[in-house]
Amino acid sequence: MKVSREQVALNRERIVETAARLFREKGYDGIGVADLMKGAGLTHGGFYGHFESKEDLLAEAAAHALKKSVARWEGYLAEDRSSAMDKIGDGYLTVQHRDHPEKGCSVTALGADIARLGPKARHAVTEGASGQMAVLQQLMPGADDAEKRKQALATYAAMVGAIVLSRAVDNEALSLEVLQAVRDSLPG
Amino acid sequence: MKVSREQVALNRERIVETAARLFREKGYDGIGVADLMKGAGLTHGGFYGHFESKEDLLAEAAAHALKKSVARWEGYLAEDRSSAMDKIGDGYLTVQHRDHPEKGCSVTALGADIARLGPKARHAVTEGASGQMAVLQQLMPGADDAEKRKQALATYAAMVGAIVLSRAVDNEALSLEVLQAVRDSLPG
DNA sequence: ATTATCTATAGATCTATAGATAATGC
DNA sequence: ATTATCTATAGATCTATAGATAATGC
Repeated sequence: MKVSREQVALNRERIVETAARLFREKGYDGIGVADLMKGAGLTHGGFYGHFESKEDLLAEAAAHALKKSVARWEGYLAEDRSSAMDKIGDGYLTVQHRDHPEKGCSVTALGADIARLGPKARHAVTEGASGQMAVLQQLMPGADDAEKRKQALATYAAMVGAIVLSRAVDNEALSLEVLQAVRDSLPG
Repeated sequence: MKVSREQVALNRERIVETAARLFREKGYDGIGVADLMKGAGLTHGGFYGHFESKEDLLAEAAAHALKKSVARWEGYLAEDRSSAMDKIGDGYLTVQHRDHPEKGCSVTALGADIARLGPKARHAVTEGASGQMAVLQQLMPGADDAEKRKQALATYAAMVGAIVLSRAVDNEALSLEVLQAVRDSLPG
């Protein structure tokens, strides 16, 4: 049942992508290694050939998902600076993002879990958040770089908090109001 | 081994308070019923005489913790309006809060878990967040109530996001910077 | 007699490992 | 011959329940 070197790499990639989806959907403790492997079309015994541990996989999955997200924001910025902030808001502060954590920001879906895990997972978040904030910084109205950076950090925190809150409350009107309030507080 | 009616009520309260602490520290799936009961000085078989399920206890624990927090903020407001915003910032946007989730805001520690749970737990968050935001609203500089409310929601989101982010990142300087940026963005 | 808590356990998970299998790649 | 994946399982959890125990409160 051995597969080619190339297929091994594809399998690994599929495990990481499946994990990125399922961890965000169900939380770190909400999905087991066996089900992650089943989701990738493999049996769970094979897992430990690819990764040292479940936590190791979370770190890779979070890094993978955050890199994609940072690249998307950087694309908006490179493409058209004047509309980038709007596009970021369209992608982040919406019902679509709120209702699909499995495709959304890893900080909002896994932040509290990652805060309890080891350095590898926390480093992935640090890199991802830094990347997002670096893009935001270039879109802030502040007079100098220090001011822009401060605005970018506060803005990113508000965006993260808005999604966490909008998902946790049991009141659709309040949930939408939170998303809209932060949306309207963005510069531009 | 039966205990008095009064002792039963005390035991129940101790279970709720222990749960509020341990759930915030370890996450909903990070602590089991047996250890929660052990933390309260009881055996785990007795749990189901007090609560329908583990999820039921989380809902009570979150409601309990959030009510205490709302009451504290309301106390600041009643005591001295002009210093209330500072006191809220001192209690929320600090290293002390970041490093002690077990005593901190339930939205930041359990928001993502609660988003996946039933209506009872989510209702507790809705009540708690609404209470916090009602206090904030009275401290916002907006011209009218609608504007103040919008500012209060955006401010609360930023505070929640700042704590989630500051806990998840693996970089002390960045973590402090996030807390400070949101702190400095508060009105007053 | 009632009932809060206890011990014990059912049944279903969980992570991780050991050893078998079978296809790749020298 | 090497090695990626497989089956099978160890050992430790988990939530929830059943029935025993013993103190309260009629």
